[in-house]
Amino acid sequence: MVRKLAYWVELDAADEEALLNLPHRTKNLERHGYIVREREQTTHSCVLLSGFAIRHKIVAGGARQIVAVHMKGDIVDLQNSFLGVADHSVQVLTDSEVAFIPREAVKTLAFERPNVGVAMWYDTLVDGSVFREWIANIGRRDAHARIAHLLCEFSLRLKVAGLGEATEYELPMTQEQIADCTGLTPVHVNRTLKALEAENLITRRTSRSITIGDWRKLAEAGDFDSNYLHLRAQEPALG
Amino acid sequence: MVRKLAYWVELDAADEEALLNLPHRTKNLERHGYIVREREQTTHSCVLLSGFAIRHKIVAGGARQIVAVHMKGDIVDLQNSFLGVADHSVQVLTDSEVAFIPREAVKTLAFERPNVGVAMWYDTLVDGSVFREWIANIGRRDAHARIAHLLCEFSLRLKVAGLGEATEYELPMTQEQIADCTGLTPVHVNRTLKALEAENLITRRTSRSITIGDWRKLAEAGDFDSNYLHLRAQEPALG
DNA sequence: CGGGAGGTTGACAATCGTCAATCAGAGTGG
DNA sequence: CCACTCTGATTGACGATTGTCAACCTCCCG
Repeated sequence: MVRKLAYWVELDAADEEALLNLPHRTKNLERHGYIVREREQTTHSCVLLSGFAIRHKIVAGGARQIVAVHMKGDIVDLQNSFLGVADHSVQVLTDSEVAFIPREAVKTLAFERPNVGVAMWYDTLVDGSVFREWIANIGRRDAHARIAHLLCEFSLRLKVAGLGEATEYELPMTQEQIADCTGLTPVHVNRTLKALEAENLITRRTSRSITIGDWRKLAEAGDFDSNYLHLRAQEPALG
Repeated sequence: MVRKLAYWVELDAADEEALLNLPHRTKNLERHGYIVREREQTTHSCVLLSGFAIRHKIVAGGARQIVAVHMKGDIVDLQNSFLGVADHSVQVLTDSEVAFIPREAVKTLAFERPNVGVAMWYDTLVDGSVFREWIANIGRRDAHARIAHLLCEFSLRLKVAGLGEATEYELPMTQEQIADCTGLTPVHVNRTLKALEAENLITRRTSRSITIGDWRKLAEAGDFDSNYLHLRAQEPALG
């Protein structure tokens, strides 16, 4: 669980032990439950043990923009917690299990065990890299490429999290949520998904299960290059 | 210079001393010079001593998306350098002075002096917060609000950097660059700036000097709330 | 004075949004 | 087992924000 950090940096047994011994409180949240709301004071970081979560902001007029999607093992709230006041909300998409860890304990551990500290820092930087790619995705790609890109990202991340295959997975979101990720409207997302299907880039058995027919073609359609995810393994060169 | 970090966290004399003693090499870059190019290996972090810089990504088709703008005192390349391979390019907008610091030296210092480490971490998180706001800005606001928002952000950040007043400053960018920040086209940026001027929200003596007539109204038009910048001082409640 | 970068403007096109209706599937209670 | 309901998916007609193309203008600088 907390060991996703080990993905980034070599951790020794003592490091892992220390991570597992962090004081924490586990909580089960129901679908649509909030982990933090924008403008709240924050005192805890948290780790998603199961389920999915999103970070979002509400703009004038009530529109919502999702700025990140998180899955099992992700450290969800380093961001907000160290800054004191949340600049965005975090909400779970599905019933989820979340571990809350006091901010001070995280900070102490980070500096007592440089390996852990580096891993957390690294994790934060990768988060930042994903944010940047999203800015580019939303700012400079059309709907077709935006959604193809998002589907590619999920494909790889779900696989790394052990939640699916690169070419087939359960999409954790509704079309409205995809719209909020991509800066589009649900209606347009629907049409675009249909278009991707018509081009045989993807297939949907149910509305949520995505099968990628030709990974490379979808990546090309989405101008997707996995570099920004800073994964150790390369993107699947498979058809 | 490097002391901008002191903005975030109390640093004692020894901390400051250590920062100033970091091994570094100063370099003068000409307008449009690159600090790093996407996909390059990175080994140094750097601090902008003077001038302006942007981070950007190029998407298929050659369009550019600017993901961040940096000014005097900003730590520009923690992001890329720790991840090994740059996921975006960094380019200076104007003739600039840049200090390069070996990545290892930064890492060592961060863990030897927790105050410094926390300050750097904090700085990284604030960067992330700005990224998130940009995602929301580009994804869910129309051109009018997007540009108003950007102008408000510059207003506060330039002021904090000691480069202008909240209500009057020199815009460091061309309209094309503003377009690349906001996911718009230069033509549309031009029209939108004219519109903002027509509403008396801003005045432009020259094409680059922005004067904000009524800060509050511009902030309202841009749905701007300075919370995401995590500044210690509040936004100017001035007219 | 010539060249170039950047700013301005107009006419037109297109991607994407809005509104609104309908449909499909899952869970619930009778 | 069958309404009933609710959420989410789908579709069509229409409108509008934003993009494209292209021309022209205005500085600034050597």
